[in-house]
Amino acid sequence: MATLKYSRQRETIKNFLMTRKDHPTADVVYMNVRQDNPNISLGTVYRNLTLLADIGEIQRLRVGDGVDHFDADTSPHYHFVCTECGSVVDLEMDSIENITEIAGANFDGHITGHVTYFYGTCKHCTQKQKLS
Amino acid sequence: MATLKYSRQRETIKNFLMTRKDHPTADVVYMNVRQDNPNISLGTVYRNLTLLADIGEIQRLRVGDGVDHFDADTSPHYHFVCTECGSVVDLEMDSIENITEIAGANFDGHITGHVTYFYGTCKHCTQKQKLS
DNA sequence: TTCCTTGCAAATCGTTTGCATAATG
DNA sequence: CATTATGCAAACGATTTGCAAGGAA
Repeated sequence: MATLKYSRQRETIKNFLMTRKDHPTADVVYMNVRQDNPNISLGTVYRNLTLLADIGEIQRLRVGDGVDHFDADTSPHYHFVCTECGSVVDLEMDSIENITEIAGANFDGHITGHVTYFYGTCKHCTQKQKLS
Repeated sequence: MATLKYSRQRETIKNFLMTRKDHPTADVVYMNVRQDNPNISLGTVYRNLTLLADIGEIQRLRVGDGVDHFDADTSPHYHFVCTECGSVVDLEMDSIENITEIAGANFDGHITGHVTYFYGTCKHCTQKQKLS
C-alpha cells in the first residue's frame, strides 16, 4: 500500500471537519477551507475526504439527499435527517446495535453491520409547522 | 394535481418490477423492458420509476452504492446488501420498528421513520471466502 | 531522488429535463 | 380538444480522474 505523506491541505480539511458538528458536504468543506487555503481545488478536497474516510479518520454519510456528508466523529452513533430543511444532526440514544443480530437470525450469509438514518422534522421545523 | 393517464410503458415497467425480487436498477429495468418495448427510452424509464415511487406503488432503495434500486414490494421490510457482489436481498426478520421510538426518546424534533440497510457477505460470497 | 499530492480541466456516471410529437380521456 | 406521456438528445450535478508540476521523506 502507498505510504501516506503529510499534506497541509489534508490537515486543514481534517481540522475544519473536527470543528463542525453539522456534517458538511464536500462543497461546504471546500468553501470554508478556501479561506485558509485560497488555492486549494475541489478535486483535492474530494480526494482527501475519500482518503480520510478510507483510512477511518472520518465517516462518510449517505443520508439519501444525493450529496455525501462527512463527519469527523467516527465513534458509533446515529443520525437524524430533517426532511424539511435537510439538516443532519447526531442523535443521543440508547444502543440499537442488537438489530444486526436480529437481522442475522434467519439469514444465510454473514451480516457485519448496518446503516440507519432517522427521518422527520427537526425542532426548528416542527415549531414552524405548528404555527401554520 | 395532475391526473394520471394510462401508459403502456408504465404498465410494462411496473409488471417487470413485480416479477423481480432482486431490486434492479433503472438501467436493468431499461434493458429488460426493451425486449417487449424496443422503442422505450431511458428517460421514460426514469420518469416512470420516479412517478411510481412518488405515488407509493414501488419503493426506491438508496443502498449506498451510488445507484438507485427499485422494489415493487412496498410492504415494510428490510434489505441486506452484499459488500462483495453488490446483491440486494430481502431479509426475513423480527420487527425492529421500535428503534424509531428509541431514537425519539431524547430528541427535540419529530421522528417519523427510519431507513436501515444491513451489510455483509451473502451466502454465496461467504462460501467463496471460506475456500480461499 | 523517489513518489505522494496538488491544481486544473476534462471526463464520468446516474439522473433529469426541454421540446416537439404521440397517445389518452 | 385538453392534457399527460413519450422519445430523443442535451443538460445537470456530484464526484472522479489524467496529467504535468510541486512538495515531502
